[in-house]
Amino acid sequence: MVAVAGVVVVVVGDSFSLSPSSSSSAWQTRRKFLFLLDMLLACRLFSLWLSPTTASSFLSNRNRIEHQQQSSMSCLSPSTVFLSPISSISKVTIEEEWVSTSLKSPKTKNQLKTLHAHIIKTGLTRNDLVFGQLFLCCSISNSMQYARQIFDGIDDPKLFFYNAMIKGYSQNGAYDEALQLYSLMRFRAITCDSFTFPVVLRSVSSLGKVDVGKELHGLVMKMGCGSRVIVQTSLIDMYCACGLSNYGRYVFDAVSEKDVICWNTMISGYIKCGEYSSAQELFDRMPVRNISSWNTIVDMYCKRGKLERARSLFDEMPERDVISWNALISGYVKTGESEAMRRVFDEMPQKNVVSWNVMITCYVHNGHFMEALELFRMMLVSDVKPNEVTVVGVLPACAHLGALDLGQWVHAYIDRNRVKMDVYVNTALIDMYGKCGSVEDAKRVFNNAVVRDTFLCSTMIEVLGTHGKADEAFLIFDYMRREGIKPNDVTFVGLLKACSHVGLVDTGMKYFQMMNKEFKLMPKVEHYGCVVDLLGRAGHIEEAHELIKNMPMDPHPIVWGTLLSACRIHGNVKLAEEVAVRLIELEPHSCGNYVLLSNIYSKAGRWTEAAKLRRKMKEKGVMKKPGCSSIEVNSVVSEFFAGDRTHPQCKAIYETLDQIIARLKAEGYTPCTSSVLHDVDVDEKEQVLLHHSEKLAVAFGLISTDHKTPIRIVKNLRICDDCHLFMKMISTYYSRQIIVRDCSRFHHFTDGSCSCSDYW
DNA sequence: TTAGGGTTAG
Repeated sequence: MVAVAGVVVVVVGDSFSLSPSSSSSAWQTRRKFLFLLDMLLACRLFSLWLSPTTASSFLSNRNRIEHQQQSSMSCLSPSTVFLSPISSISKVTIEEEWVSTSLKSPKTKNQLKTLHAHIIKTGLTRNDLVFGQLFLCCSISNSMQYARQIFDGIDDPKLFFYNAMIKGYSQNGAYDEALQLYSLMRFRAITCDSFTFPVVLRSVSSLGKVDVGKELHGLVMKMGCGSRVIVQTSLIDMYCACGLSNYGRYVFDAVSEKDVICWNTMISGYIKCGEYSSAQELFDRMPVRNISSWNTIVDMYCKRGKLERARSLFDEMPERDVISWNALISGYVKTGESEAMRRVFDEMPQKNVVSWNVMITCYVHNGHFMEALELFRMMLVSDVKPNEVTVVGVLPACAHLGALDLGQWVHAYIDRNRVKMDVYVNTALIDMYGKCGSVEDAKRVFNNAVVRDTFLCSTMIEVLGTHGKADEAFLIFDYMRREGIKPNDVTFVGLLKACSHVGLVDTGMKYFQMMNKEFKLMPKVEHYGCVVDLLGRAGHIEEAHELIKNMPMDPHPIVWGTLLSACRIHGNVKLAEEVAVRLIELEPHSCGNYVLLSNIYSKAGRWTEAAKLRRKMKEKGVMKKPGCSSIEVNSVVSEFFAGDRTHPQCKAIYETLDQIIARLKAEGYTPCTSSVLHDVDVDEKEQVLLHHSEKLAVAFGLISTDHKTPIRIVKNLRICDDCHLFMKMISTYYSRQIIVRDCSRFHHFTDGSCSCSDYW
């Protein structure tokens, strides 16, 4: 209690006054009081949070400084040292140095509290610089809420604090908050200075609020800051970011002493506005260029896919840094020259986190997921630490491969290494968990996310819809409306898919109409595709057909394919033939259409037509896309094709599969050979069917995992009728949960039934 | 003043 009371004295003596004379409202007082209690607790805990390394470096630093001071004052006795006024100044200097050093690196919320408490305890609150550093430390720690709490506790904050807070908001991408605080500052009649304008203008640029920018321009002139090059440069940037390069140029031409940053900003501004020749012209006229000028212009050509020009400028550069190299790699990404890209990556003298990120993201975007993961593994053993952009690159690779173990490992890595959990990371995590079949984990990430935007919510809706949890998807949509999170076209694709998977025709139609009526979103071909699916699956095939005929845009082959699929489900051979003919005309080399029609013929027992179609496929050289199933066991992803015998445990897999088949046949399983396309006899058809890739994967899953672990399989095509039945039976007779992700949706098999209720 | 990131129809 004594220690606590001691702190109260310090605190009351500073700006956190609780005196009755304070003008704060009762609510504010209570809030400050609670805040103080928090602080007091943190003061008491001060000695507890230091990690052994931090503590020892603090102590050695302090000992070193104290030793130096004591040496310089060696003529004095120890007691004189601690009693003399000089010594008290020196003590503050020691604290100041230590606090300043500590505030330079990111901190957790508790560490921030403790540091803040220490600042209060040692009287450093009187030092504006330290307070400014504390705000900026909150900023780099992504804790602007905490900074605001401190800021709101200060009576009559000085301009310096406003500037630091606005800068912090801007650095954290909280541009709205930055502008709101700026408005509050103006409302309180605080006069701006030349430090205020650049940070406020940056927020204006990011939000594209040109009207606010123009007002600020007026104020700049009124305040007499209009001739300061930093402010003028910020104005140029603001105008160009808002698409007004001519205004930017007007300001630029009026700058009497242009520095290289001012030139670079105008060049970047032209590039932002798509005025590439003006950018090149200005670059040619530059009196002095720095490395950024070169990088900007090289990057411009890379982004436009003009690699030859970019490469010649790159070769011409007087010096290069890692940014120059990264720009070149990105250029090769853009043109799709992956070998050249890899060559540049391998030969660059020094790689940083961006170099790795560009490479990983490029592999993922081009569908080379295994290569992306391999590169990530290489990065982990290199001297470059992955960051939030890296994980956003890697997680989709895990998602596509259905590699849950690996995805979970990445999630744990994020937690362990305090990788910034921003809205991009959370979206990628939700998507990964969803695509890997772990909808509960996806929901957990959603619930814990601090920021929820349109992308994050749309991803959650998509995940729930794909897993057949339409009701929960609708709840997320309701949440978006309540919170004012604007849905976009992708949100509605997710909602329509959710309806389609469970056959909620009326609800789906309601969302389809709501798009335009309530949210002014014009339905795209994707939405029409979803509605065709919604109607077609539910058996309203004619309505679906009518919708295609009356669509305001040309129907994409996918839309016809959707109708064909509906014809297969409902055995509508007549319409299927008509649709397939049209489709085969549109996409003569796409195997899926032939396969679907052939399956429809086979199911209807029209073997002659099926054989004729197969001949046509042969003549046209159309190859059936091989079915491929992947399964992850102990973080290793194994891929299987039908009849595949390349797996190291091939013998055991086939033996297990034979045993499963025998057991299931004894329980009444009869292979459904009508879904086999090949022109072979029934026995052979059965052989083909029984060695489908997902059956091999499930056999491998059964022998490699314990009985409590769900077996997760990812299939590149739609699961066939026979495999669907097979999985249901395994889930009963082997008491195993099986989760299959096919190219359209998830199937959770438990106790003999599937989450799709055979509606797929 | 210069480089890298998330959701989508069969």
